[in-house]
Amino acid sequence: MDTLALAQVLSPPIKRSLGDDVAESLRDAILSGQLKPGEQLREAALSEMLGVSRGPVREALSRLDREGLVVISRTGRTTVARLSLEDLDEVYSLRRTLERLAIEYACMRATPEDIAELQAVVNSMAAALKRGISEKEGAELDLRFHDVLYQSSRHQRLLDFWTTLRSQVYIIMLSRNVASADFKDAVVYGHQGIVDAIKARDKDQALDLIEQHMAVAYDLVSKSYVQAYTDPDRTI
Amino acid sequence: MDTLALAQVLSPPIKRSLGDDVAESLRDAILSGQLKPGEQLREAALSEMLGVSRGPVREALSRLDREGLVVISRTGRTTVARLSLEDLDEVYSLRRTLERLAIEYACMRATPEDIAELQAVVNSMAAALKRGISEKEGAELDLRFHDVLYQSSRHQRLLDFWTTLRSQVYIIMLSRNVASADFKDAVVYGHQGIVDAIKARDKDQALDLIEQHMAVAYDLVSKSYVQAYTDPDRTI
DNA sequence: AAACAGAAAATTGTTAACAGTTTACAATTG
DNA sequence: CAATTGTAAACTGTTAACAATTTTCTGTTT
Repeated sequence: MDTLALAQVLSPPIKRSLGDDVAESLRDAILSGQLKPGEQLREAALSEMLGVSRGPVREALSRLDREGLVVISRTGRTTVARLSLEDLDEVYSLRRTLERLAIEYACMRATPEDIAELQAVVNSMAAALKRGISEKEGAELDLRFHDVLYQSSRHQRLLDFWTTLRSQVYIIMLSRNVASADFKDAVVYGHQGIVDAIKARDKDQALDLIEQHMAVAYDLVSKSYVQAYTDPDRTI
Repeated sequence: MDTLALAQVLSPPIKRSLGDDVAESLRDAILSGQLKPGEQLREAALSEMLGVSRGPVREALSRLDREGLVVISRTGRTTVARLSLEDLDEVYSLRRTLERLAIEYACMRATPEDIAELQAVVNSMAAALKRGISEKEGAELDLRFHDVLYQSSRHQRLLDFWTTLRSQVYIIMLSRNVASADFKDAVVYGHQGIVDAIKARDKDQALDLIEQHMAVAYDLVSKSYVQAYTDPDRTI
């Protein structure tokens, strides 16, 4: 194997900074509820706890701020974000808008491999549903489908925007208290339709379906959104 | 004057960190062409030049990276961003999508004060055009209109997204070489129509108009986009 | 010459200390 | 006892030095 062919197979190992690690740790802690909405995050305490200096912690907090998982006040105090109903509306309206664009581009650009991967995600969710599945697993498989959709759009900036919105969508998914089996079935059904439309390169159809999909999701979420992220005493 | 009344008049001074200042300086330097596409930005050199330590410089570079004005490579090297035609497509497709959402929300939420401000921006651009106006002034007035539009939408996350896209739109506007008087007139005409539609709370009409406005802008830009930001030797 | 290896220089990543600001608390006053 | 002021503690902002990595240079080999 010559060096050119090697280069195509061996991509350079992705360099991770301590800031990346810290951001991941904190993100997990927030999404799993170990860090509760409203809780204050102190740089010194975090850096000690994680065994790094304040620099990387600062960088991580700044990133989480961008992702909407924490709020940095004007005086520099950082707290875990609390999502109000108004925030929920913002997140979902933006999401709807981004998904439409993703669909448009995916219809034009998705490769057969992309479509196969989309189908694989739908299949694994269908299989998971049959054997029974936790709230968390459901949310993650749902998000996974949309991740692949954005990937398929081959639109770097769109993917970046989705990445900044993604965690908040995840929080909202987890905090809805009525993700019924019916709803999960509807998700699989919805996803399958979208895959079919993309495969057929039928943009209008795909747009209709994603619009429906988003409407259903928002409807459910806004009705059932427990104020877990607004009530400071609630422990989820 | 009691303290309550005072509080309404005296807002706390916005705290600016050195990172804010550095980001602003660098942004200006990039947008004005003093820092050219592809040029490498070294933390030590910048910190010395600006009289601050590397910390704030780092923070600023990270912010500009988010805004798409610089690119931070996997090995940490930072260069001034170069916008390809593909990037131009990404920026404008995303912009079109965000503007549609802004219009939707502005139609619902714009206050009479918002509408008056939109009208004021249109008027000042019309006036400026009559007396003659530079490329730069034209772009800035154009952007100003859209800034106010996003403000009027009362949608914080949407405004944040626009903020991260804004600088790239500005670069693209400046690098088109045929911003004819005709086009500038078309901009004023387009903006006026949008203001009227928002005033009438006519969402469908406003959406049609913004769609046209974006199509015209993209069409012009993509045709005339000089490769200033892709050709390293070009000095704009 | 082109390719390579190793050393030196340049550059970013990280840390720890210092400076400035904000918050919490206790003492004081009306 | 509520409101206010002064003070100490806590915390973030910034800096400068050190560590690790990447790039550049130079000499060597084929």
